Amino acid sequence: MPKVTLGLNAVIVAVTEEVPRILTVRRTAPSGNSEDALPFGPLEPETDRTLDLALRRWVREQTGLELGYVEQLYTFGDSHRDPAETRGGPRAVSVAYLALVREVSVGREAHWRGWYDFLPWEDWRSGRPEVIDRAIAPGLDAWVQRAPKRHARQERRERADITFGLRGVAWDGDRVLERYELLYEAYLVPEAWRDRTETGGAAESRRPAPPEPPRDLLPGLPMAFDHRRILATALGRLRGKIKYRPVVFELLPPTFTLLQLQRVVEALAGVRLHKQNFRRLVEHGGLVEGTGRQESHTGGRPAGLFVFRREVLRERPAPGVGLPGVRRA
Amino acid sequence: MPKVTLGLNAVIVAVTEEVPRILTVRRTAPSGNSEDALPFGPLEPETDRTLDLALRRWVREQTGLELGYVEQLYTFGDSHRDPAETRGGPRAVSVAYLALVREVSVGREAHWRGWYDFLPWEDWRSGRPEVIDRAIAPGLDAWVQRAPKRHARQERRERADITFGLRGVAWDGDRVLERYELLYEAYLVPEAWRDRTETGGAAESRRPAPPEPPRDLLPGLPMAFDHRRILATALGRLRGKIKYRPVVFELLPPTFTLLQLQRVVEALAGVRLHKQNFRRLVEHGGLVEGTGRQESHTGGRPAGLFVFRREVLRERPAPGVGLPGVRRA
DNA sequence: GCTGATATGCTCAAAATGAGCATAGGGGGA
DNA sequence: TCCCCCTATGCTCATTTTGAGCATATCAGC
Repeated sequence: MPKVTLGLNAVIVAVTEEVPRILTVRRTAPSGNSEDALPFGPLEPETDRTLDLALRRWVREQTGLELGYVEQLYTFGDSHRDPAETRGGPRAVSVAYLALVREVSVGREAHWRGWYDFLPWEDWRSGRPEVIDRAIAPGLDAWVQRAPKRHARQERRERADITFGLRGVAWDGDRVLERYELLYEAYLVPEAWRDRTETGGAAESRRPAPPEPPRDLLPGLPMAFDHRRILATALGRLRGKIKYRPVVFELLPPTFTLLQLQRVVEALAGVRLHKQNFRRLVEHGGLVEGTGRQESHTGGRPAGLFVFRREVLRERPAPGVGLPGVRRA
Repeated sequence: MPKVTLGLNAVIVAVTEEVPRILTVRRTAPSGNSEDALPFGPLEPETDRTLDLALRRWVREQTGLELGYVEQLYTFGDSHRDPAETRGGPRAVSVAYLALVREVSVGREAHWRGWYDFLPWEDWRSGRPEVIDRAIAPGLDAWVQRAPKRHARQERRERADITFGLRGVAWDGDRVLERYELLYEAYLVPEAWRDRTETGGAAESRRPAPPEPPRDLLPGLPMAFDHRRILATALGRLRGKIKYRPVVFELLPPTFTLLQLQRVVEALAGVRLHKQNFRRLVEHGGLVEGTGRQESHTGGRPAGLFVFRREVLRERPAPGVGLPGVRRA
């Protein structure tokens, strides 16, 4: 049987002060520099009955966090994901999980970091992110031009426009992974060079890489291994899911105001929402229920306190907080 | 590092004569009986650069099929999934994939089987499946009653109603996996007893199992290992995905009539759709484009032939064939 | 030229959505 | 104390999107 090692990665998410954050650990790269990585742990085949349980176990052991909502994301097994492999090590395969937590209790070795520090082009809450026009659009233009044939250039143009909403195409918040992968292919993230030099295994290793631009023209902070790709997978999945399953509530205290709820949804979706319509959606949609109590430290008129209304699952097949832009036509 | 073997399973789907089918192989169970299983193959860590490529390689080798659309589904690693494990073998982890194909070219060892032969409660095209009232609802009633406490019974009742659309709750086509898992927990599929006796590892192994009912009171054909669970995962994913991504076209010839398209969507969704509205959806939604040509062997007035319109990806963020019942409120 | 099919166009009411206007009711500072 | 700023909350209105059907078109076969 194949020689393979299996590990688990966790994207542990919390939203505080309207900032979506993920738990990271520091790691020393082969280059000697220190870089951010996702928490990682093994499956103990003897004792862990399921992959989920393995994840919960080592997250507890490493950080003291007791995970609640957990969801499997994706299994990554590309041979160039780990530099150690080309040096004769076994094939590393990792199963990535998404976990949503409320509290921000800090572990010793772990740090909370802003999710959008790594994927800054994804946050449109204060308008179109400047990094798109400053670095990404020009970088993609260059990538389009690098294609040898006219037809290939046209295909690249099309793909760039669709994934990043350029030249009149609407921005699609859910295409997070597609965007990261395009940046990787276009050599607009440092990971693309790193994988190439360390392992010779980058996606288009047979073609010459373009010259490496200065770091400030590359959007976002890099991470170890393929962890930024995992981050993108997680964000895309979560953005899709809040629309048809009431998962946001996993990130909120048991009781909350409607604006708190809205801010968390906005933080994940990366866009601002119309306040009155959002309220109509969650109230008329039966997603929440007033408690009668009030929260008075809002900076304005006191807000009613609400709780998640479980019965909604009985009434509606796909209860979520549907965002604008999902409309057809 | 943990001792683990990694394999890949494929759910290879085609739709012919309005029947969604999957590719299966025969396998001899430990009991000596023959049972259906999903095609399986290893990852060759030395040569397969990615998991996708490994899948494509062994599917080609085993069946001659050249896969087009492929999507990773889920990674299964429960310790009781493989009887060999409790006999001291290594931990088996498998990554399941979904593949959509057009042709029905048969391999030597492989057979096409109706997807709904294994999950008959999922096909509502000719009304509510009789197996629900005959076997499932009574079986779930018994499961509800088996709970020791009143509160637990109420929770089970609620869960049964929501997942199977009982007692006035609407049927949600997407909850395929939840339904299979409930049947498994409630001992309404033979796999539940098999896993228990073979490995002692069934979900609720500490509790006594109910007496095993006759086979015709257990819905659908069983499969080897946890393959029916994989099938349920695949169907649920596919049903969700056709709503917001134009994946149906992977199952159709390049040119097709609108009724053909509708029948394929219905086959996957397991429900009938309103014809005129479906046409309005795909035409006005820009998903398809007329070719000017006609198909005259329809049994009635000749139908226009259409092709998938790629440009829709440029125009709309989430182009799919949205089904009824996804509406809020 | 019927009849039985399916194809295709069009209407209409109900529901959902996107945008705003207007009023309510806190807290803090002049 | 009164005013202002701020958020909460209620409600309107035009537009779009659904869900359901009616009506007509056009083929094959008798």
